[in-house]
Amino acid sequence: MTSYRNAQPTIPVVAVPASIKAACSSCSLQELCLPVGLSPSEIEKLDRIISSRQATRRGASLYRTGDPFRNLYAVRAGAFKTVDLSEDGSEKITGFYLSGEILGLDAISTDRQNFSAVALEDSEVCVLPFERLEELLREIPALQHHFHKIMSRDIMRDQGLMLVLAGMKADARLSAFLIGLSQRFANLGYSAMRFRLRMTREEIGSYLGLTLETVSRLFSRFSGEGWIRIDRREIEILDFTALRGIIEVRE
Amino acid sequence: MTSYRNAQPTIPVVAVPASIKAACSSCSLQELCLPVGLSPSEIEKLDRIISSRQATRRGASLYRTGDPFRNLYAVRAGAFKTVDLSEDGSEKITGFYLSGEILGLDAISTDRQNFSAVALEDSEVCVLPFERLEELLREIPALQHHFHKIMSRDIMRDQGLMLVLAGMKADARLSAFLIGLSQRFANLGYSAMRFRLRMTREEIGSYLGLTLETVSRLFSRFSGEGWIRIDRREIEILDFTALRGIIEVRE
DNA sequence: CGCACTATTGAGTATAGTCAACCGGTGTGG
DNA sequence: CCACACCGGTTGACTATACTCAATAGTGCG
Repeated sequence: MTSYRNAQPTIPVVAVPASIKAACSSCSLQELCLPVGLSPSEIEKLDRIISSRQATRRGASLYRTGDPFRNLYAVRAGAFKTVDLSEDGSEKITGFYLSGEILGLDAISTDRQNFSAVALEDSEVCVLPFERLEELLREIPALQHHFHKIMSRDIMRDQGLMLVLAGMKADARLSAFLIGLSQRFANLGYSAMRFRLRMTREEIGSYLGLTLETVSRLFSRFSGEGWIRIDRREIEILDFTALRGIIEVRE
Repeated sequence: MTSYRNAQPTIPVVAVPASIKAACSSCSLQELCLPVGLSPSEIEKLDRIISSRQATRRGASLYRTGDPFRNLYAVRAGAFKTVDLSEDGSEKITGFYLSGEILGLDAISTDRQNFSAVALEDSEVCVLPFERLEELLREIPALQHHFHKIMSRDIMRDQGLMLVLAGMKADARLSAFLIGLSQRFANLGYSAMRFRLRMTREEIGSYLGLTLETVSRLFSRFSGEGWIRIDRREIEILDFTALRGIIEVRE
């Protein structure tokens, strides 16, 4: 029986038996995740520091605001949202994370988790003990540089969202969101034109600074224009160019 | 005569003579910048890789969108804005940078500058060749960890702004902006209650997703409520608690 | 089967944007 | 040295966009 890392009574986190150890060398996300550009022997070293995999059920927290920071998490399967919970109970979503993306980078600066990570569906992550990762970065320049690129990409992405939030109207925000998701799914090898939203209208609204009603109305409008087809969370993009079009007219 | 690093005909960048080489060991920002927590001999090593200092006049660009990425820049004196210029000429501001803060972190991921950095006043930066910095990070664990903290802090800060932009009304946005600036000036050893805005109303508006008129009206309102006193760009915070108060009521 | 959750749609409203006039300071050229 | 233009800022009137409140319906789970 494996130990339940970080498990707290209220968090139904399911540990994966140690025998099914994480292994970058046999992972299909190799080319999207940390190991990008490493030699087999280097990937071997990376494998050795990844302590375990960890499953998180839909709706459960991988970590919570205030938890001490020790690990980064690479999403292996599923999807997460990170949420900022204020005292009064209202929650704001700061990000969505899909396979191959790294969770917890913001916590390095504070030594504690600043947000809570909640699984949007049954998910699994690889646990990366950060201290040991830093050691490895010192040994493997290619890994070091790639890690810096990953952090940098996070900064870029956040600044991109800032531009969207600060400069675009509701329809352009939603359009940018759909295009971004589409690209990320395409990167993962899924269809860019047809995918399943992992989140509710309310969660999209929270992320984009809109109300759920506005998101719903916009989906209806996009649908009416013939730009998308949408049925609950299944979405098909019919006119990519039109979607691109509305984000161009930023003022 | 020193060479003009990165200088392009249209960019009036002024190089500082090599004799006045950058030196962390004698810099007053030591405790805020890269050298935090390093031993004298380690700071010595850092000094050696900093190729030069570089002055940038008010309104001039330190770098521009599309420039190849080679260096990070630590602001030594003055202030910068980073701007995203769209084809039609409109510009959106993605960040403000004060002394001790690092410019260019977003470019690591793309190998090119994603934004342009423009000096808000006559300014000076230390030039940090990134390749050599990465080498040094491999040698000095304390520097490595601190660098990761700096990148992480950038991510945190961006996500904080996302929360502001996505979740707050105009008055709360401006209040959060003032409080943030106040803290940053306090960190630098300046007064937290009284400082000079380095940017125009339009630039603040661009950053916060508001129009310059709204920013102006809000300054007038805050002033009328007795929360601040403001004269052109000189601002004095009279009631910090009241300012904090309006950002609490986030829905 | 019923309840809770998610989503859609409508009606009225508030917040911030747009357009415009005006003011004061600064710098430039006749 | 003064006139003028320009820039940054303030304020007003009107308007549009997205929010709030509310009613209704479809889905899925216990």
